[in-house]
Amino acid sequence: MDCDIYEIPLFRGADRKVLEEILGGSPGRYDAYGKGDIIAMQGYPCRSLYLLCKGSVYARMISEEGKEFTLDTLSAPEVLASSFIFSTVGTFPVTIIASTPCEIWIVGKESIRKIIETDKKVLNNYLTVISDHSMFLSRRLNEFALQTLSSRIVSYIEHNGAIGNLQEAAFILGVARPSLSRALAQLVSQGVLRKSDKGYVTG
Amino acid sequence: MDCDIYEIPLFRGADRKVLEEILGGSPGRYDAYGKGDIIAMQGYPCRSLYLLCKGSVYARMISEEGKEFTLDTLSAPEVLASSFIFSTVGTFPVTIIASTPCEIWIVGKESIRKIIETDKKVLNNYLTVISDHSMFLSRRLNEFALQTLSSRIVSYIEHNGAIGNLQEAAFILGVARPSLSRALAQLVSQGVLRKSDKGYVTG
DNA sequence: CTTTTTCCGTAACATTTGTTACAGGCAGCA
DNA sequence: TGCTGCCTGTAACAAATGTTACGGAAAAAG
Repeated sequence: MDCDIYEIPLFRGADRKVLEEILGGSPGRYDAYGKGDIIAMQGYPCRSLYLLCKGSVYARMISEEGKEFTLDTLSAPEVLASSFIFSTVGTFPVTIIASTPCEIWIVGKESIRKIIETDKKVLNNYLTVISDHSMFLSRRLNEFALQTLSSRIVSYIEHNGAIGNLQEAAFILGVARPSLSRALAQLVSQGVLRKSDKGYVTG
Repeated sequence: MDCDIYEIPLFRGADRKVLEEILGGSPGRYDAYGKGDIIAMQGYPCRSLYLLCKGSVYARMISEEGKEFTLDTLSAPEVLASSFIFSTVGTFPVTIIASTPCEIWIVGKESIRKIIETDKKVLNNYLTVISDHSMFLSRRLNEFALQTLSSRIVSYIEHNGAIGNLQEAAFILGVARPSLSRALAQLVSQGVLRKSDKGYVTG
C-alpha cells in the first residue's frame, strides 16, 4: 500500500530518519484515484504537496471561456504542486486528472517546509525541482506565444516521441484536431515528418 | 554606489550578519547598465543571481524564427533569475534588457545557496519568490494558450493599468500593433473599454 | 513657428487556425 | 457477417490575426 518515496527525485539522497520522523508525525493522507478522477481542481486552494506514487496524471488548464488544453502529463514517481504550495496565490493553476489509476500521498506544506529546513539535500532537490518547473513553463510559453503550429509539432515530437494518438496530441498542442491533422499532412508533404508504424516521426 | 538590498523582498527580515558575512566574502560584481543595454542573453548560461538595485528591465523572449515578445517588466528593488540558477538546464530562458539606467548586484549561485541554507527567513522568502514566478508563468501561459486577444487585453489592463503606449502593450501581449489597435476599437464599441486621458481603461 | 519624428487609426489583403460535416478504416462484439 | 463505436483524413467555410501601406495627429526638435 505504501510506496517507496525515496524513488521520487525530490527525496533522492535524503536523510531517512528526518523524513520518517517528520512525515510519520504529519496529518498526511494516502489516497487512491480511478482513471479520470479529478485529483485537484484549478482555482482551488493548494496547501499540500502531492507525492504521486503510482500511476499517471494530466495537468490541464482551462480558461474562463471553457477552452482547455493539457499542460503536461506526469508519471510516478513524481511530485505535484511543488511550486504552488509556497506561492502567495495559493491556488492550483491547473486541474490534475488521473489518466490511469493513481496512488498519491498528500503531505501538508508545513511538513514539507520542515523537511526542507532540516535536510539540505532535500532543500537542494526542491530548488532544482521547482526551478525545472519554471523552465518547463518558460518553454511551453515560448511555444504558445511565439511558435507556429508546425514548430510546436516538431518540438512536441522531439520531447515526447512519435505522435500516435492525434486527439491527445491536439489537446497538448492546444489546437483543434482537424488543424493538427492538416498541419501534419503539410509537414509530411514537405518531408519534415513521415508516418512510421508508431505514428508521425521526424525525418 | 551600494544599494540597500534589505529592500528586496527576498531579503526582508534576513539576518544581516549572515548576509554580510556571506556576501562580503563572495566574488560578486556590482554593475551599471545604460538604457537599452543587454543585461543577460537568452540561451546563455546562468550561474548568478541578479539583484536589481536601481532601474527597470524588460524580460523578453525570442523564438528561433526571430519572433519576439515582452514576458515581463521588472523594477527595483527586485531579484532576477531566481528560478533559473538552480535548474538543471542552467540557461536564461529570456533576454534581460535595461529599460532605464540600471544598477545590479550579481551574486554567484553558491553564495545564494549558502545564505538559503543558513537563514530560514531567506529560505522561505526564496521559496515564495520562485513559486510566485511559476504562478506568473502559469497565468501568462493561460493567456497565450487559451484566451482570445480581447480577453488578454482585459487581463492586461486589470494587472497593469491603462494602456497608454500601444507599441509596448502590443509587445507584451504578443500581437502586431494594428491587431491590437483593431481589437481595442472593437472593445470600445462594445462598451467594454473606454478611452481616458491615460489611455484605454475598463468601463 | 516650422520641421521632424514618433505614434496612432485604418484599410485591404494574406495567412493561420477554428468549426462543422462527412466518409472511410479498423477493432470489438453479437 | 453485420453492427457499433472510435479514430482519422479531408473538404468547405468562418473567424482571428498578421502584413503592408498610408495619412494624420501629437510630440519633440530645431
